[in-house]
Amino acid sequence: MARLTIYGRALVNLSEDGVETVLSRQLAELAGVNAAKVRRDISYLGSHGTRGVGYDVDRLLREINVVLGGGASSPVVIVGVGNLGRALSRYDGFQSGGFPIAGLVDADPSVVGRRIGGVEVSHLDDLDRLVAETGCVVGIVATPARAAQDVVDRLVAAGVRSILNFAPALVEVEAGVEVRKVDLATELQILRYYEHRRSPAGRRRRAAG
Amino acid sequence: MARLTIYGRALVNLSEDGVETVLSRQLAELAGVNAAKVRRDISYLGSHGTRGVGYDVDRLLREINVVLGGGASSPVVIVGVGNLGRALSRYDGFQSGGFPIAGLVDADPSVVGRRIGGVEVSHLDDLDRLVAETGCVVGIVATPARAAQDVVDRLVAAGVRSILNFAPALVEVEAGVEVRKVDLATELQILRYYEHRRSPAGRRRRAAG
DNA sequence: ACATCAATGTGAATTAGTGCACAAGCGCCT
DNA sequence: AGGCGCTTGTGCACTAATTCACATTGATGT
Repeated sequence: MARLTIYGRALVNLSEDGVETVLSRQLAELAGVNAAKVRRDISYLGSHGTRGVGYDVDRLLREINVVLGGGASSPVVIVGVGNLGRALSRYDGFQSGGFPIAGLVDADPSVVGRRIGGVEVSHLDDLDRLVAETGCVVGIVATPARAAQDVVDRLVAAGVRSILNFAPALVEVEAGVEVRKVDLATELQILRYYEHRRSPAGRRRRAAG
Repeated sequence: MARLTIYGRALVNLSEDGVETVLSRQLAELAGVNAAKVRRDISYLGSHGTRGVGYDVDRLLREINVVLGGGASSPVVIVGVGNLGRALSRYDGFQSGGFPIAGLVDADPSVVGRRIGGVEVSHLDDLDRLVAETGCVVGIVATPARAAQDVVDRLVAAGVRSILNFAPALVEVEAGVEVRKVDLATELQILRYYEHRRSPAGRRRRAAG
């Protein structure tokens, strides 16, 4: 569940603030969800709070981290060093989140060899070797839509089983490979949809048509 | 619905390929969903396909664009010119998606005045003026978590009603303001969760514990 | 003109998700 | 020790989402 990561973040903050115990109600407030949902989510962990008292912040955080595969560092390889790829490779949230950028890859020979954010760009054909050498477990696809499926196939062939896809394209993978999609264009369009829905212009157009 | 944007993209591709008619089954395949769902989604548009034939690609595309507020250009302002903000401001997907970057804003005086991707960075205190002058309708929050709520409040005060939040923080807004969250850290952690679930190491640890 | 075919649009069934409400359990106070 | 107050864990009802399955309807060919 995506909500577990939200709880985790809230718990980290609480822990840093020296809070030792948290109620489902408080955690719900922090996560922006219903308290019953928090309790049910946590109950799936097999964890146990203390009735009448709440949850031990550090213990709960530890249990969530175990489920989420917490401590481990998971090196990532970014495929596609175009506009978005470069942007992502300069973003240090990967590093600080425990996802160090182990490699950059592109199909364009003119960018291969260049260094971005301290990492040299390899050629797409060297993906297998790069993944094997660096032990990458996560692939990030930041290519144009038309290249996405090919890149994903190559990543899977190289042994990567977790993929974050920024390309605005649907990709197919064999069972056992997990793909998550981050689609900025879609997010923006949805915002525009609400904008449009609110604006009188939209209604006027309908009335006039 | 987020799916409408997916259909829209698929339809654009079909239209460019010269396809004139599409079946719900084909569109479902392209969008990775169930055919009945496609038909129900489309039926909400009030649109009508032709029984026995399918949907007219261009007509359907036009109807979806109308609902999504298609043609319009929606200038955006990016708040926070740190690592992620710079990354986003260099990404040309905004421009090409009809979301030109009308302004960059930061609270740090040392970056104010600098130009990034051809746009000058303004100070956070000038947000009101900037929004008013450029007619921004979308705000993009790329600040650290702790600053997010304040920035969102300022955006709302300046009249922005659509916000895309990249900060790993939950923000509260009054009714009528739409906030969407893009959370890279969460996406990566979810990938790690599946990774962890697959890996024998996780099971071994549990068995040993 | 009419029968036939094919795919839509949608009622109904199913499934997943959410939230209420309360019994069960734990700590604290007397 | 025993009762009280508070919060968890969860049965149950309710809502939303998905999917099935088929009657409906437009196009097409004879």
